[in-house]
Amino acid sequence: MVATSVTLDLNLNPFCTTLDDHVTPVREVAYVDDDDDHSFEKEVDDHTIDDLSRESNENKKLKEMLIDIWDKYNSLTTHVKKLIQDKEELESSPKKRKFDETVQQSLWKRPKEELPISGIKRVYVKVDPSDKSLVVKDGYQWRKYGQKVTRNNPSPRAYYKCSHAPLCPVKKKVQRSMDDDGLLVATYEGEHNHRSTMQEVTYALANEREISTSESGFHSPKLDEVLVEQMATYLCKDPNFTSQLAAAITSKVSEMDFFKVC
DNA sequence: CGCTTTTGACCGGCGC
DNA sequence: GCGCCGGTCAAAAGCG
Repeated sequence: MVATSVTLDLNLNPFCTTLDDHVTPVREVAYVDDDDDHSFEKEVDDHTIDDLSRESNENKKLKEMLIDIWDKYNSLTTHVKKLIQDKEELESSPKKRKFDETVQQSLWKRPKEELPISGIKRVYVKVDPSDKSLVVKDGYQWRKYGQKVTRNNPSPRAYYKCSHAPLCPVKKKVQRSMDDDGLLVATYEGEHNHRSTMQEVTYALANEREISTSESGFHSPKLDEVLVEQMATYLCKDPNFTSQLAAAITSKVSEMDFFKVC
């Protein structure tokens, strides 16, 4: 049976925008060994070359699969958003539309001219229906300041302020969807005037890495460890990530068992 | 001890 | 003026 190797690139660069960047294998690390200057001149036998080219092919296939999955994910997301939007438009009678406009205008008790509608964003998040917490993970830190049961929805609505308040004016409301228990609706008002927690970590470490690299000519493997630890800590707090990781591992194990049988 | 969450009270807008 | 409703406040409780 052929040993498979999987490269888990966690997208550590928040500024990378293309999928190609996203799935590019982690860059190589150069080590200097003063005691043995000839360590790079070791003979490489044919088996090693075969192994390397096989793994390279597998990596290429995995990369193609990732690109395919990413495309499908994007098109599905767009489709779901469109369906939800269509449904909302259909359901809102003229009376309800008027009510919604009133709510939008009275949001945060500010005059309309100070509250551009474009500053209000609505985000739908799929969660476990049995999970009754009104928490939407978006990379920012929030402080809950209220909870209310509203007239049109038996599920309570939670009110959050950005933990950087009053420096950051962003607020959000989170409420379970009336139609779907497994759907949380988060309404954001305003724009953050600071980075998210995730961006802070990656930006700080990227700076640290840059300084270290420019000083020594090489970057320290220790920095990679720190970075990976930070990322792991962050991602492990995300139940979606952990469940999807578990599913991916299960799938991979089943796949390997299948090859064993073959 | 400091920060966050909970929860009842309070406020202001709106319709009748 | 009154009641309803969404949004906010603030004291108490919880937690690390």
